[in-house]
Amino acid sequence: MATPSLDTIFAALSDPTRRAILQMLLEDDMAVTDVAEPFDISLAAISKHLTVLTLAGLISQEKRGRVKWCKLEPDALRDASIWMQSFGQFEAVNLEAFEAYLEQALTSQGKRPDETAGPKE
Amino acid sequence: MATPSLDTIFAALSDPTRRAILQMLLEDDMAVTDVAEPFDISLAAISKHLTVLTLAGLISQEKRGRVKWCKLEPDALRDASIWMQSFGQFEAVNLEAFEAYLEQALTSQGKRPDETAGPKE
DNA sequence: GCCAAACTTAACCTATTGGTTGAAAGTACG
DNA sequence: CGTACTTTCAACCAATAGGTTAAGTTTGGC
Repeated sequence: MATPSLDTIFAALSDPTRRAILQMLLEDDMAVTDVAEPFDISLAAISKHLTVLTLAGLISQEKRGRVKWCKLEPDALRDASIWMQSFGQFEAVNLEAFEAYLEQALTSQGKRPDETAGPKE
Repeated sequence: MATPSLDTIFAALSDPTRRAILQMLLEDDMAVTDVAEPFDISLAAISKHLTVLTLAGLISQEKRGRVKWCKLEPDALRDASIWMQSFGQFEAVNLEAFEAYLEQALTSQGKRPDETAGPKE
């Protein structure tokens, strides 16, 4: 498939249901029915959302037997993020935050190295 | 204003005209008419796009005299990026860049980084 | 072979989006 | 003061989005 446009990716991300689905798929691959379970909308609606996510390249779907498995595909997400990082100021802000984190991590390192060694998961 | 939702931010980013406007505002603050100049659509349409960007918190607008100046506001963008970073694989990629920056920033700053202090997981 | 399970498709509905044009509002200036 | 400039508002339009229900299509299993 041609790599999806930023238009498509951002549009896909703009819906809370779809973002929630992506979060769920972080944990594990899921069947369509299982994806739909926590939501209050019809299976057909979920099926549409999954199509949107697939067209955006954010997930892939593979049919095994009568079950269609959905899998997270983080590449598209990375494309979107790269676009964001093309913003100078934003990058600056980001790096500032980094520095702040860094400084704090370094200072407190003398005291409690283990607790401050990295970002929380 | 209440901090705009991810819905609003991503929806704002999903339009190519609006992303182009953001790119332009990276260079400098601009008046509405000047923002509109390179585009092939009506001024009213641009005005609407600017409203969308403002509601998303991606830009701010300040009126001085009869000119309304548009200014990039990268905070909302950062929110969106933070959401993205909650995605495991993607985070890994990003943290690599973090580490690289960190190392370079510290060395050029004259600080003494302890090489083991970087975020790593 | 038949029924149920797992999805998708089709037809439909309403609200929103992105665009238009034309008029209005506020402001600078000769 | 009047006029031109900058921007928004209002009314409108076509297309899309997100949802519905009902019917259709594969596939697995008794």
